[in-house]
Amino acid sequence: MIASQSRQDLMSVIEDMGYRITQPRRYVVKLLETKPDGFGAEEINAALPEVGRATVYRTIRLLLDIGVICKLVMRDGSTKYSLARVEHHHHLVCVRCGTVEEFLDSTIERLVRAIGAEVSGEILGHRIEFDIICKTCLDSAN
Amino acid sequence: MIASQSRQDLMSVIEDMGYRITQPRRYVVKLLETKPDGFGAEEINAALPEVGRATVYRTIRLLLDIGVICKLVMRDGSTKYSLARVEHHHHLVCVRCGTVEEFLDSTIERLVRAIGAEVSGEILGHRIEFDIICKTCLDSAN
DNA sequence: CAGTTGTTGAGATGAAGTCTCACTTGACCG
DNA sequence: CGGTCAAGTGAGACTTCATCTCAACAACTG
Repeated sequence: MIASQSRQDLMSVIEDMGYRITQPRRYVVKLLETKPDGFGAEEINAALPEVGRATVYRTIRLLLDIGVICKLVMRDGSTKYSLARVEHHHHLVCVRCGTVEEFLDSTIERLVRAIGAEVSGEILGHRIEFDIICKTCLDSAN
Repeated sequence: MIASQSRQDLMSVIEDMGYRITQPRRYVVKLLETKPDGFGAEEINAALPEVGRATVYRTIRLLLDIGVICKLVMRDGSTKYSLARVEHHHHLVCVRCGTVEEFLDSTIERLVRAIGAEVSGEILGHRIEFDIICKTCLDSAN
């Protein structure tokens, strides 16, 4: 259940997948589109008192299933989501401000594939995350 | 707060770091030493009714601080810990049986360092995890 | 052996997320 | 259009995992 594209209006992706266009979904999606740096579920919740908690979580799961956002479990166990621009990618997580950037490197991917040989067992997937201090935080620290 | 070595009796590491040797800590550590493939906090809890929940979590945090175990947040957000044999390493997580293996690859490390140049911002650390089906599970599937 | 202080356990509390179920609403149909 | 009905929603109970509180306890020190 993966939508082919992402940089299209999210609501129409939902529609195209055969789901209903509802008011709560509109609210959630509209808010998410203003969050290029990732967002947490409770944050969305708090910002949208007119939408029920369950619905926020359901909508997030829907978008996950469709593949237009991706789930990110932080080092501390908390969960964030971010709009998925690129299908397969990794993340740069700023430990100071929490911003999440996507990151793509073909060298890594090639290497990761090569490692399959070293590993006993079958590789299904991989996750790579970098903990960084982003440029903005570095600059503002001075 | 990182202990220099790990393949030494865990209790003595605790002692060396200046913490008290208590009965509950002994129980927890003794059990952990029988779990080379990772363990969850609640699992330890359930196995040790004679030790309070808070103490189990505290002891785990203590061992984390000391650096003799490492914390692993799974893709689904659940948390596991595993005895740290090697200081810096990554993980092979079997999606079927949950076993966690350590994994070390100098090529990755070199590459990861090289990537620092591509990234705007300061890299503090990285995590790499492979989701696999381990050999045991593969074999037993037939 | 007694004092000090680090540790502990029971249980309350908190954070994040899921579930239930009666009610509402969007989409399609005639 | 307005009716129908499955998809979707919301309030709030519930679960899970983890931390906090605080009085009681026990490990090391002198």
